[in-house]
Amino acid sequence: MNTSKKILIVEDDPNISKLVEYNLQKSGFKTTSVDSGEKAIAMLQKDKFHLAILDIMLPGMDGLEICKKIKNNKKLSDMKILILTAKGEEVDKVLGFELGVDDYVVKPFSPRELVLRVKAILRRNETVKDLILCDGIKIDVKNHDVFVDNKKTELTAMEFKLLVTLVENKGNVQTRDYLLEEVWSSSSDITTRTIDTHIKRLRQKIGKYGKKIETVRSLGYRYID
Amino acid sequence: MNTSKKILIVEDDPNISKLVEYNLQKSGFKTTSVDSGEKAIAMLQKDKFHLAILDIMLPGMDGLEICKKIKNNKKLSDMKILILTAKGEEVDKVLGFELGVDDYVVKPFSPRELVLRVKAILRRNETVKDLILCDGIKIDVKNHDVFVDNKKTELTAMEFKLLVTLVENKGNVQTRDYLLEEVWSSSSDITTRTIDTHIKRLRQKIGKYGKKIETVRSLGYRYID
DNA sequence: TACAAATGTGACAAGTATGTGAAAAACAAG
DNA sequence: CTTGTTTTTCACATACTTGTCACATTTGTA
Repeated sequence: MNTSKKILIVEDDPNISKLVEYNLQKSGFKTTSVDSGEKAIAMLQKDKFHLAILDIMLPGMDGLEICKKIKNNKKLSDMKILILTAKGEEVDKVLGFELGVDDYVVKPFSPRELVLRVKAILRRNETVKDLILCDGIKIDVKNHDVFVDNKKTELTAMEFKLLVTLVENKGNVQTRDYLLEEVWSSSSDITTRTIDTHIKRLRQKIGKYGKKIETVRSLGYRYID
Repeated sequence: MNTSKKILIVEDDPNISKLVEYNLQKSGFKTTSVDSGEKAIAMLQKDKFHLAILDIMLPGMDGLEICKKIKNNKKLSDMKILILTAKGEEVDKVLGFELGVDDYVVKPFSPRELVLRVKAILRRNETVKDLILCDGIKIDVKNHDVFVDNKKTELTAMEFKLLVTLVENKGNVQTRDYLLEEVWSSSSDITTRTIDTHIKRLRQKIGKYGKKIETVRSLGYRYID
């Protein structure tokens, strides 16, 4: 169907990981599986994956810890995460979602369901470019680098996502609601004023191009085409 | 903020349907709810909805059957569908996805998540720019941009709504009462003279086309065809 | 023509959205 | 725990919108 995506499975029960691998491969995904958090981190540094399927219950570093590490790592934070959780671990679920997890599946699960969820997650943003050029701004999406008039500019994670969202939709107004969902994880509840603050700082940091981020009163913001 | 979308809720548990209705209405959606598939079908023939939220487990015609009927009906097939499903009904989920369902939410769900998913679904289709062209006036509805003879003209939120309403009904008189409902949310108690003030400001801003907004004495206003 | 009702218009006050700096909170690293 | 960074919140400033009013002008009618 499409360029096959790479999926990392972190699961200590070999029966489950084999089942999952088999079904994902049947659907055309490339899979790798490891049985501990430590190995997962090591693997993630070696190779790039589009999605990680994390078991919550793991010996040593558990799924949530891995998740945190991933989300806090600039180079990994755009990787998708699907959590596997045993019935009754609802607290974990909640925690998981707040960490920016994309979906979760409760064990025991049907392989078909898992595959569908994986497809759904990966479909969400398929058109991710690696390099975005816009006016004098160059964005290296993969490496989270931003250059303004060829001068490297340090942006924080939020500022980066915000800029990418604005620039990718150049010319179109992004409503606050949309930005909240796209830039901040949908499950967080944030004062919409937070957006304004970030816009302000982003404008500052991109210098003269700050003027190209336009306020559309009562609607949202847009990067002028 | 936006033209409010209509949502049909098909759910036999009144607790859930009330919860859902309450939260969606709070977010500005218009909701109708019915407790059976038969009533849903009847309702869909009477009125147009943008999204249907279907419970899978229903007495009589179940959610999937409704879904099938909708997707097979040309007039309805572009309506979006969100499925509500209880845990463990995985087969249903799968079937649902193959039927062209846009998203599903597993019970028990958080109202907030549901609302966010609904917003996300309804936003997907809005990527198509809808432009209104009328004389030398070009209106980019999505971006709230107005060009008069290709020159960008800044309109406030109210002026924008007013212009769109007038131009969309070009040739037909819009009574003050109608404008109050359409442009101002009907509930507000506003002097009708407020309309006149806004008409005046709008006329000024659209320059020579201001003359095309005609006063129909003792009735209302119209944009001349 | 005179009159009353409806509408046009400019000014203003109240309301609302956004900009901005700084403090507080959350977070990561040491 | 402490430190430094990022993120969020808050409070205040500012700029823009909106509704209302008073008065001017127009319109229809007698």
